[in-house]
Amino acid sequence: MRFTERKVATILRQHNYKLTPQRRAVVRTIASSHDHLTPAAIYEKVHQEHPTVGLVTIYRTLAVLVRLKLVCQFNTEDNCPSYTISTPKHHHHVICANCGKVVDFTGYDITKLEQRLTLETGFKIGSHVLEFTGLCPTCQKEVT
Amino acid sequence: MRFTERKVATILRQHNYKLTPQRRAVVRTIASSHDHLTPAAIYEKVHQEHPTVGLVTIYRTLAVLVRLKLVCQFNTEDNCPSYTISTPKHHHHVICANCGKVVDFTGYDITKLEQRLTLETGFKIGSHVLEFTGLCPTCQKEVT
DNA sequence: GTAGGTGCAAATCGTTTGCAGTACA
DNA sequence: TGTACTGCAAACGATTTGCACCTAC
Repeated sequence: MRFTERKVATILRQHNYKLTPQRRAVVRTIASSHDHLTPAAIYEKVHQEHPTVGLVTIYRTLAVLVRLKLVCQFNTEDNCPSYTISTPKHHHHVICANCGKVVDFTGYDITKLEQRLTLETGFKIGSHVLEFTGLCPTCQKEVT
Repeated sequence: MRFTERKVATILRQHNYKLTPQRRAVVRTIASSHDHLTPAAIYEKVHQEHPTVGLVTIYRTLAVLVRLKLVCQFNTEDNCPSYTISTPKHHHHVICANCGKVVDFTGYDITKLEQRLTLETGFKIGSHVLEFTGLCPTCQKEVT
């Protein structure tokens, strides 16, 4: 279950953030997409229905949403940040190096590894990144 | 076991890359450091003994070394690229969010997960990123 | 000798910031 | 009404590129 547009709106209000049309549009775009979107991609989509919205607003809105943990930021291998709506469950990513397609997966628990590392390194671990990169089925065919 | 400066030189030659003093210096800097270095950090170190070397050369040399898989590029959470000399064994990272300290760890095998994902998603998986972020022992004390 | 490598400066990319006007609560 | 939000333009930092010169082989 993902956050819905409505739920995000509620949480924004609870934190005393104003609910502007621009923010609605950004949230709707992210929430309705199953892809991981770059700021530029979000801008493009939002801009289609809201031609006055600037790229700056996208960045600022994303910053707010990340702060409230409503969207999840992650970096692909080529240093390119992307965003998705948060899911309550931890999820990880498989990314296609050719077309950029991203598939989420869940059901893999690295808590035990985290505990081991806490003991071994003394680090207090807060978060992790687990991403696989490869070729999606479609791109594999293209290459051959 | 890591690549030595000498070994890197040999491999460069094998691939018809010229062995210039600048490249030597970059390789020596990375090979002799146990930290993960940003391009800027490498530049600073190289620049100390080779004041004529430009930052551009660092970037171009790093690109060559990454292409030959002699150094390993990875991105920290804040989208900041770093480089280390490659080790034959797969290794992963624990990164301190406060001071940037990086600790490597090995001995964790995600091959089985990779196989599961290959079956489930149809992706042909080539590489992965597994990074933990937290606070190192020193920074934990500072905070309290 | 020559192809490839280098350094400089300028261009480029993604992102952030200052500021004046605007709009949600 | 007032404070937070927006859009513009300009600033910014990291990285790349064009070009003339240089050097390892």
